[in-house]
Amino acid sequence: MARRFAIRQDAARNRAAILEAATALFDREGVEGVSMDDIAEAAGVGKGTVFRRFGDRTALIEAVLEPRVRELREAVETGPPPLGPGGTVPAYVDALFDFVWRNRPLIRALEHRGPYAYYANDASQFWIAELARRLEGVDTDYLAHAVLTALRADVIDYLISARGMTRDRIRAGVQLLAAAR
Amino acid sequence: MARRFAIRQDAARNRAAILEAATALFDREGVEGVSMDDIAEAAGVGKGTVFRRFGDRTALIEAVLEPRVRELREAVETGPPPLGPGGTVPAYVDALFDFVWRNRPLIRALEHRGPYAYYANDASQFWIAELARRLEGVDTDYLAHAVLTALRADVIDYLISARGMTRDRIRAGVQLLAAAR
DNA sequence: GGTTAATTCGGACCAGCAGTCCGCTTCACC
DNA sequence: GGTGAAGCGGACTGCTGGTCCGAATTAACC
Repeated sequence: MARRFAIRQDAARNRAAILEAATALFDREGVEGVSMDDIAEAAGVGKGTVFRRFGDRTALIEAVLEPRVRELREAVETGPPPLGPGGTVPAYVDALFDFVWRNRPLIRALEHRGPYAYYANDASQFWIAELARRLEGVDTDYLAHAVLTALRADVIDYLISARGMTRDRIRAGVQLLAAAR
Repeated sequence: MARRFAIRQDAARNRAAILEAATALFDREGVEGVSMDDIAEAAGVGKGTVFRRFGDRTALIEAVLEPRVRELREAVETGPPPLGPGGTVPAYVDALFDFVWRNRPLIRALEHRGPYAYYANDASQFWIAELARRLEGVDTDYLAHAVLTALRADVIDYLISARGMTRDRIRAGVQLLAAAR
């Protein structure tokens, strides 16, 4: 009977290979254009392994996004103001906007999965809670949700590509919402 | 060579049967729980007929929703104030909220299809344009989109069922957004 | 009523994909 | 090395939206 505390080397190697392949493929072909088979093949691994390592497609997408989430989250939790603790609302909202902007494809894919995929997400929970904490007004909890909703990647994409709005215009609009009271 | 201007009787009959079956099934089983085969069977019709009559699933869902859309749209376009022309913003926003509230399942299903299904929709275009017309402030066009986004059925469902907010609280929150400037 | 061509019907069929299953292989601890 | 837990891979399943085409129906015209 062997108790194991370390992850097996092959498992770790495969996990990294899958993550790397998925990141590259998502970036190159767009998230929706890449199937789990594609990823398995690109990683030189069986499909079963992909599911064993990550559980399901949603979790894999989240795993690809995770490093970028963590970066922002650390800046917000322990960085210097105006983004860190005690920082201003506009700085925080802008940072969230830029985060969504940079990661639109992955976030959109996430939004598209499961009923409440966009909010249920750990990261989103954190963004919302922190936003509610910083906001002022009548119902900051509702307002925080509304602002995060306005920051949905599909919304931003739509305003840009179908309505011809500029990035800065949307940014300003979101700031306006965050200042509602 | 026979030129035909009238819709064939059987076609019209089948169309009605499909619409009726779909409405009932969506209502009873939830939209996502009903496949096109289910609908065809319930309507006593082949699947090919369903697709011939409606094109695709999205169009069928829209067709089921259409009568309810038209009702509100007529009230807004030609009814008496405060909902009709020249009416107030709060009345209009409340009416939209109630519309979404009553038709959450169908609207959610629509939101879930295609990239911009929620906005691309004829009805939504109208709601947004009309809202932008009635609003006041810096960027009424952006704000109108933001308010409609806050009225997404999945958002409202989430706030209710996962965050325990009440219907009235959300309603008040949306009104707050609409008053931002 | 009969003819005829356009229209419609229906359900077998197809394609694509997330996720499962299980016999076989590999790892790592003793 | 021996051993058994952990991992592997890829064939397989289940489900669904959408297509296809030979057969059946309809209605304009005679």
